[in-house]
Amino acid sequence: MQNCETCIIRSKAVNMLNPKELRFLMESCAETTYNPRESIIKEGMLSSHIAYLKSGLAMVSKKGVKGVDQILKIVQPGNYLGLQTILFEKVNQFSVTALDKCVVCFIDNLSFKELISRNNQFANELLLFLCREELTYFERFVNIHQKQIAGRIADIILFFSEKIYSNALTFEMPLSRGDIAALVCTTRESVTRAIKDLSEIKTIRVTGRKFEILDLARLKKINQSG
Amino acid sequence: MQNCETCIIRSKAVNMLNPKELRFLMESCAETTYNPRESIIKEGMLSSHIAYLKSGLAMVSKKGVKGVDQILKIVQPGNYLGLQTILFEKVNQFSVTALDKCVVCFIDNLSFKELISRNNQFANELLLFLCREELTYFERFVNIHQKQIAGRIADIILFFSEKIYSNALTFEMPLSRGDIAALVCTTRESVTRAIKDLSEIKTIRVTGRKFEILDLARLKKINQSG
DNA sequence: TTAATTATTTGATTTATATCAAATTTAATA
DNA sequence: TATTAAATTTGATATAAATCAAATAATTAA
Repeated sequence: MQNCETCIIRSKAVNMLNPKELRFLMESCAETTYNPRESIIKEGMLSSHIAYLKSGLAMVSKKGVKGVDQILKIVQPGNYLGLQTILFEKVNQFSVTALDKCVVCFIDNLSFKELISRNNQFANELLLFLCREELTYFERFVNIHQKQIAGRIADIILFFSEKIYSNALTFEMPLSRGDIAALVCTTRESVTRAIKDLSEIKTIRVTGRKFEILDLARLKKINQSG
Repeated sequence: MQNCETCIIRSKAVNMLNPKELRFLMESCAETTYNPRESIIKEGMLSSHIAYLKSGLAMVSKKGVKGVDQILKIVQPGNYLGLQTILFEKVNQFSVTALDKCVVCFIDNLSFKELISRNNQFANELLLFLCREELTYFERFVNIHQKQIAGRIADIILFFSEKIYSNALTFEMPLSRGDIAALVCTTRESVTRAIKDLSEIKTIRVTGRKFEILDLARLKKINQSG
């Protein structure tokens, strides 16, 4: 059983619960810790719980027709990992893997649905969450095809710098080259080459997984122009 | 004012409303008819209404970095066209265009939100709707990159045959070649060539916008294998 | 520390698809 | 119906990126 009352990274939705509902949530909530690269949710497996990322970084991926995994998104603390389990489908439609040490809360499906029908502010926040996610997918879908690889790599470097590491110009990339490829829909080799190209024009400096942005303006321009 | 009480294509969500709430919906609901190719929602414009497709076929599109429009999805009657307006963002993040003669119901944002907070069955159905949509995007995102153009064209031919025209093997394609290209992320010319290739191996027969599936099994195989 | 995996880089080559340009067909309009 | 415009097809060419293969580099295990 988890102490949701004192949880500092509660979702906006959970913040809408009254003390009684919060206690109900606590009783149906279990916390698990994962090591980097550990599987949190496995595509194809049966599932009956909603997962919520309390700390750490995780990635959501899915197998395509070729059998190759594509990364759909990087998830930060304070977000649900596959709210879709509230649908009746019992089989996970995607995988979630820890990138960091992750702490994940699992709430069983039925209790979660109970909360949705009890508290409409809760439901409303979930709705907003899903709508925002949908817009993000739109954005991503539209741009990934209109940019070539350098632009897409610039995009994810900026994403990690801005969104994940709060505007840090130097950071440790939690993804392997292969992961980056799976995220921007290309191959490992092309990722290497794109990073090399960006390095040669002194826009970034990369040593292994240490990324450094040297020319932010130019990187942004490359991201925009593709 | 619209008569939602007798509407035969009510959403699952609206079916959850009680008579009083339904009357409330009716009072805040307006119906508009659109001709083929008319714009229903225009990206970048201010909006304050939720749109619901009562009849006809529509497409949701969005501009990417290159300024080119990409089609995100084809919407059938009985679905919302951009529920995302319930978010505070007032500017439309995408466009919706009629493909057929379309009848669209507009419900103002505030009234819609009022219903969400009044009736949690209503909210719950919307949640399910959004979750299902998200899974569809996952599917689409993952596959569009792992298939080459013939496979993607096979995919949309099957989509129209199965989903839009209830398994008809002959149908009138509502999209131009350019639209198809925008839907499967390629160019008009490549669409032409892929259609030609599929025709040459006698999998389909195409005359203008009239599509005919000659070898369903093979078309499915091409869709699967990419 | 050394050996053995595993991940990454680099180079050469191929290929699917984009791009460009022109021809043809179809639809719209006077 | 003739004229104009728009959409589609076709062919030639260019190119970004995939693929293949081998060489390094970085981890992990012995």
